[in-house]
Amino acid sequence: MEKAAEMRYKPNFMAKNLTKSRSKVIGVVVPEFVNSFFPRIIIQIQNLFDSKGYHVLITQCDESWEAERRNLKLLEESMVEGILISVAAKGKNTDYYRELVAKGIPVVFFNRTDSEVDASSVSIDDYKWSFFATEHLIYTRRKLGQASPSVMHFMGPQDIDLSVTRCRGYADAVAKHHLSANPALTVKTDGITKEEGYRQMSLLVEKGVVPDALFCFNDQLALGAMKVLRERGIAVPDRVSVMGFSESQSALVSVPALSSVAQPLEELGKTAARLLLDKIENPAGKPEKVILNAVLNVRRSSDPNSDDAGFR
Amino acid sequence: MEKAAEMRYKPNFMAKNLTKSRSKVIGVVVPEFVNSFFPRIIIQIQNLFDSKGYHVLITQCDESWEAERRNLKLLEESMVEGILISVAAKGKNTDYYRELVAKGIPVVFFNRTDSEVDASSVSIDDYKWSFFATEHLIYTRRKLGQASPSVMHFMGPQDIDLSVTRCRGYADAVAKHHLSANPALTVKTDGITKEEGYRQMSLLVEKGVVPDALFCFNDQLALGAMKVLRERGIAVPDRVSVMGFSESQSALVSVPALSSVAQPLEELGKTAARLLLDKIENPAGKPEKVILNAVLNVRRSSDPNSDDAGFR
DNA sequence: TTGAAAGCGCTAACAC
DNA sequence: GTGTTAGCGCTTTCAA
Repeated sequence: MEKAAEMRYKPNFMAKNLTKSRSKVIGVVVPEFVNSFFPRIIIQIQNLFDSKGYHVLITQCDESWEAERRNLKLLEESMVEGILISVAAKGKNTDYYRELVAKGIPVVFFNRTDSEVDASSVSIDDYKWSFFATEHLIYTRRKLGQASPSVMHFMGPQDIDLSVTRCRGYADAVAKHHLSANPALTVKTDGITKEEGYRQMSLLVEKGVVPDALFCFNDQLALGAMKVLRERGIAVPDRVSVMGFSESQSALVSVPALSSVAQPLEELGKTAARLLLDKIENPAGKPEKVILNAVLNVRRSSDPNSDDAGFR
Repeated sequence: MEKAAEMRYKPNFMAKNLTKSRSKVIGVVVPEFVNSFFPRIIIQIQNLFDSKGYHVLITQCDESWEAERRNLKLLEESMVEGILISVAAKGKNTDYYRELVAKGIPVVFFNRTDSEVDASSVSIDDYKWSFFATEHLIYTRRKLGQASPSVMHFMGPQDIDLSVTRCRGYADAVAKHHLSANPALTVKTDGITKEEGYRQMSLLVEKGVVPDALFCFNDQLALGAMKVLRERGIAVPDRVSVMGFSESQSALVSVPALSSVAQPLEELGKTAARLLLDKIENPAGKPEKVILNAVLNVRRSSDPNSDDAGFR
């Protein structure tokens, strides 16, 4: 032992892994990591796995399902012991996920899940929170004296599962309150960036269509829309209430501060990591579907009576 | 070969790596990845290394040099073939970087470099751009009729090398224009978040100190400061010109849009990756220090005559 | 061209 | 407890 220390002996991970036929690596697949959303989750994942002696390989696919497939293949060939995935486009890789599960590779979905695959998952109830968010907009406009406010929705790309789910929440809330369910009130965006939000809202304003309230698939779309409104002198929230989703850093910086649904990112990450570890340690265990709580943060963009705190 | 395909033969990476004593993994060490800055660089790094059959292991240390050291150790023990690093705190791990270099592990610094280590690096000329940014503030205030504007600086934590460099750029620009070099004009912040910017500016306002211009180590500090000014009814840019650094997403969303120095993130990532690959393929090669160009994006936060485009 | 054997550095199983 | 040995799945070398 002394001699070993003296000679600066260091164990060889590859040899170690070879004999045990374990890689001690897990893979994470996310659709993007330019917004802070996924990084914040990933940090939690890393914390847990680092402490258990695992490495975390992170891949991102820029919302492309082909790139996602390549990433999965890469991870599989690297013999990761488990995969955490937030899917890029609904259904496109369902066959592959199933194949991985069938091969016995532990797979856990987080945030953007694929319900057609028999694997553990963790997310919030996007339907419910979209419903609540939409209702909040309706209540607010009514409090401002509008009995039948027009509420529009910027839906994300249709091949993102969540877009459809959140859109349902929106549509059902509108229906519940007997408001116009005109399909033209739902705008199917071509991306979920602030630039796309800007583009879509510009088109609307040019057509002379300005709703009383706008619920967006995410904050970026909402911020883009708000920019157009500001430039055109259309007051937010007095004339239009705006609401985002997945509270971003920018939501707190924008003026007015943007109302949004905040996911419990830390818990999301920790839970995802725990579920995967469970599956790795007990491959025969039943899949577990965890639904976490979220918070509807009302700020000035949706409600004139709300204070504009943002952050402190 | 037919039989192999038939039996779905897949090579075993660990065995392969064992014999060749190569891991085909490179490691990236960044101080944080919640802001989009590092993720955008990392995407480029991954693009190159993926195409060369390497995996990229990403670690972040939340600005802690102890955590950074742990990450480096982890990577070393994982036998990565090279390390790309943006350092957390000046000097704290210089000994370790040197040790790695001495051991023959290819190391390349990007963005936050350590000049005391004999390794390749890529960054912008932070001194120069801080100087330019400060001069821009001075020119702008003079155009507004102030012959001797007071220009403050929110410096980042002193143990971040860049803080010192950018502060020098600021100080020298102030000196060049014969303005007050009162040390009280430089505020040493305790972090680089918008919350810290908010805190520091609040303290100043409460002391009755409001400069004519403010140059911040990064956008987050600037955005925090701007929030205080807005809340206190102090007009930006009419009363105070504000300038950030490392153009963030929020810079484009804020009102007024925030002036900032934008680094060429894509080129930064590509160059860092290339330098590391060079070193891996040719370990005897001389270290190369690359300085890339940046852009000073003037927006309304600093200049009332600038349009408030932000993004489109 | 094809085949056999050694060895990468470790772990686990079996002896002593 | 301490020591020896086989073997993880591959690459490389040397022989046939």
